[in-house]
Amino acid sequence: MPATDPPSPRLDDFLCFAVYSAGHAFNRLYRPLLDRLGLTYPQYLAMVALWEADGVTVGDLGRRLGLESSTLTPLLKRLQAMDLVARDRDPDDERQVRIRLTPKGRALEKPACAVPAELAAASGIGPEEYGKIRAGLDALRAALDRAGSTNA
Amino acid sequence: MPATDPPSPRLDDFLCFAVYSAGHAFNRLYRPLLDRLGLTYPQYLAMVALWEADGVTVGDLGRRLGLESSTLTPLLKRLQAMDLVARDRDPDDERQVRIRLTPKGRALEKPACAVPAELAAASGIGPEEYGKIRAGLDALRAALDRAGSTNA
DNA sequence: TGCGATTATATCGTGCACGATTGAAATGGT
DNA sequence: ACCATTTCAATCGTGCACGATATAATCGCA
Repeated sequence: MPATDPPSPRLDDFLCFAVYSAGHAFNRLYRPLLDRLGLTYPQYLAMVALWEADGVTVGDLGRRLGLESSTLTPLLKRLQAMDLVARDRDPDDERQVRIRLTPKGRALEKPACAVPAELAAASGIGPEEYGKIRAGLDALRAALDRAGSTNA
Repeated sequence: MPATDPPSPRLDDFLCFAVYSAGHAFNRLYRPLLDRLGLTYPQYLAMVALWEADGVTVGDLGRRLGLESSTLTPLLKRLQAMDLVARDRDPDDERQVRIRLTPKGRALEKPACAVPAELAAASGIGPEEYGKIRAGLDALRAALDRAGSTNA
């Protein structure tokens, strides 16, 4: 094989495939735990972000979660339909929609708190290993985002 | 706050959120590179799996990629419509459908080979760091899968 | 040989995820 | 004061991703 031809990539060598698979595994594991709260996985992540910072705009929440408004708006409408959040135009700038937790949405925080610990216990990953993987992924994600904006 | 109440989880502490975000970042970065091949990201991963092992069954490919047949069948039909694969029932066991690469599908491997290296170069992640993150994710995914089958 | 159990794939319905596009609001320059 | 540009969220169309279910094929036992 000519030296200029790279060897065919193996799926197992792909960092992106490892991320892809781990993402699906998390989803599958979270699902039954979140079913009890009546939330899907992306809805749960959105709620966690809102428990941290109530009253943010759709744009702020999008940046926080790394999601486009085309994904967020339908998701937030479903949360609104479940009476977990309220969506209102900001009177100061009507282009912006602010997302506020309802009493029901706030009340969900307490039972939701147990979910990550429950999952961590089930997975058997120690906190040290957990922190190392997360730090590596955060660095990876930052590098990928930089690469994306350089090429843009 | 009572000692029995865990503190509210912060999104940044979530390993699952780091995986979720990194997955989206990979998708965004791959997309323009894969557009040139006419493939989506999941289609690309399926093709990589098939370049490694042609003629596998849908079930084998599903296990390989960690995907259900409800996801794979429509994806493979799209690849078939693009004349990249052929789908045929196995004559020895007609429950099984075998996926074979077409000449056009095989020919796509060479230009596709450059994609991961191109992306690695753009991301600035070194091979040592890359390998460490991937090994950690593989261990994580295995742990999550074990947790899933224990609870099932 | 027949039938119940199991296996493999496919379909259906629903929830994301994003690029392209649209509509409305705000901003800044002339 | 007006208008072009920019900003923000929403809509549209398409491609996944999965649980539930259906259909067809195979297997093993009586």
